[in-house]
Amino acid sequence: MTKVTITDVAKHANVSKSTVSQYLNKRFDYMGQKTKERVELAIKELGYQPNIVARSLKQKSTSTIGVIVANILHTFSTQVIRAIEDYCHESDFHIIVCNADDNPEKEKKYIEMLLAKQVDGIIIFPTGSNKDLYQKMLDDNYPLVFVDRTVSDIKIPSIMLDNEKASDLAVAHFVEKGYERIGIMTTSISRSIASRVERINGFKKSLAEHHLPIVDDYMKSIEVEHLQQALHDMLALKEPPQAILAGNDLSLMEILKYVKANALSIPNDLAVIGIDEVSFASLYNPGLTVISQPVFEMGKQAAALVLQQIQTKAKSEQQHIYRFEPMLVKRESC
Amino acid sequence: MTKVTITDVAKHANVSKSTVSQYLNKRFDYMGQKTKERVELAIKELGYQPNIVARSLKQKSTSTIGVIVANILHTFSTQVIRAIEDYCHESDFHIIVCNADDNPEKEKKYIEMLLAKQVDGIIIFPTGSNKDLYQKMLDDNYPLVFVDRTVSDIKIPSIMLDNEKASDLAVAHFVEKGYERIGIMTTSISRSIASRVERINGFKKSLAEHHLPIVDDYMKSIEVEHLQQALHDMLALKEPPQAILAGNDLSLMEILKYVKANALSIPNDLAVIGIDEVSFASLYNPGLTVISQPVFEMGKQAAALVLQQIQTKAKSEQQHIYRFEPMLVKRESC
DNA sequence: TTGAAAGCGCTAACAT
DNA sequence: ATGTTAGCGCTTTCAA
Repeated sequence: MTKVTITDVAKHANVSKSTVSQYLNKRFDYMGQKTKERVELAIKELGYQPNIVARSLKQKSTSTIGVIVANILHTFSTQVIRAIEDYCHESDFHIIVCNADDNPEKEKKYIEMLLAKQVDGIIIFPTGSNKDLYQKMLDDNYPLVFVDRTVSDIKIPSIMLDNEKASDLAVAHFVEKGYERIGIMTTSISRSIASRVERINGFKKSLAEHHLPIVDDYMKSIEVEHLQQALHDMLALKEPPQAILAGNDLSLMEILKYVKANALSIPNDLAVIGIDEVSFASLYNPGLTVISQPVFEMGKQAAALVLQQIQTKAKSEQQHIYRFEPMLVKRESC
Repeated sequence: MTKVTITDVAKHANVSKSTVSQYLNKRFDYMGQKTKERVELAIKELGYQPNIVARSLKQKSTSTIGVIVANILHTFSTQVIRAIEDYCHESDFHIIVCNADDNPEKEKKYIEMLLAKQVDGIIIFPTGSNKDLYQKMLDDNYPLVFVDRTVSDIKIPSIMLDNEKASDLAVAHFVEKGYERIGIMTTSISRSIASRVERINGFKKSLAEHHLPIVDDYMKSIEVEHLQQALHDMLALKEPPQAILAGNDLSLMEILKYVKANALSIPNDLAVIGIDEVSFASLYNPGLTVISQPVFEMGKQAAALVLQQIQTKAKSEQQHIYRFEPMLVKRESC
């Protein structure tokens, strides 16, 4: 790859570097028609491609933003990434994707790497454990947006689902269908920090509003590996729950696994609602009732917020949590 | 964000820029203990972070590779990306992910953008329609690897599934289970170019080897939108197929959709095998027999190949297609 | 053992 | 309308 530089083009076209630079940046105001053509030709002939790294160094901006997700394997993450990508693409921004694996160390390392790479802004699904760093970036007025989770005491714009509403939609639907003993099951690690708490709180609140008792034995937040056992215990109670809300896609899948292994029938033996739309929800037998998130909207909004911060160099101080409406998608599982 | 530069550190520590640079690059061979400590302290005190853009410009390498996928929403893509990420992370490489949407124009634009950004190498799920560009990069000895597809006449290392074998595994299993009228259904656009052809060829070959007739009416390669209709037509034949191989995850889902809408029973009314492991294969009722790809291995190998090219500046001229073994995962759908 | 100076490829005053 | 020049932040000879 013989790199041809702006100097080569300048020589070839018999003009100065600055003229070529003007051309590249479309500042044609004072450029002679002939010069313009000569430069154009030279670029063609030499197959010249500007070196963005050099430009970035000079301009102190890379037209790149970093995205640190909890885990790219989650459908939610990939859909958000896709939305961010699409939005950025329109403004000729690129994204660098990083997996923090819900690991604060990794998250820290990635943030530092991205800053060193001079990305113009960052979107994070935060672990919540690097408050100092978050705060420092905020103080530095660095373009930053959180997704899916928010971090208490840190006024960084956050894209969130209205998690309480999500739980409420589910509970209300269970109640409408006549269920009274309702449980909730969620994974402790997977994307949740604030979300998980909100979902559980919303769950309790909604139960209370429907004059239903809050039974601790019906509420489990536990690592995926122990979910089968927990489920077993729950359903072995004297008065087992008749319906379960799966706090995220992972728990939903674990529940389905259990149901299958024990040849239970949905919704007769157990009614189920999941939070997060999953690819197979409508294909499954029975169809899975689900609370879906407007993922693309959320990703788009996140991207819009960073780009806006980048372009205006101004934080939106007032509203710092953007809530999105969950939606109940009714199918046969409840 | 008050950027502190190497010059600031140098001043603060009362040494020259070069000394600081030495420190940063861990060339301690000739550095006095005291100097070292002074520099270390200055870096701490100022919270200095090296500017990688400047370093890249000087060193002509960005420690970044570009990944252009057909569509990040496909599970296959995300898993491969994840594997690439993991592998690169170990060598402190970053990845820039781009969606070509199977669109040659977009692919071209992205390749050029990535080159302009001076990424050290590129991994592509190629559309196959930018042969000139591919060839140019190859001629330039630019580190490049293809995944999932290969492009005829272009000797670029390609990571591929042994697609013929995949079809053969499926057919053999159908036969073993006593099915004789076997069909195949695949989407025309989605990630396929060579793969799809290979899968269909393998299908035919395997049929022949099992002394089964090759019935054109049992083989459809069609856009997703028309898949329902095609399936309807196929099953309305006088002698409809008893078993169908889904050429990829999308077609599998379409088949399941059809099955559900028409209240068919798997495998009694129709036996099914899918290519590509899907998240719900084991949860589904009945469990879905599937031919899985070693996705993580494939992603890892892709990453290893580019990094190797980057590090050695040498193409591996001999073998340019790396075949990976598909695996039959037996469940109840066949 | 450390420093001075040149230069990576580009942009942007400022001259002309 | 176009060229000269300085400099972005870093690395790297080469000198001291």
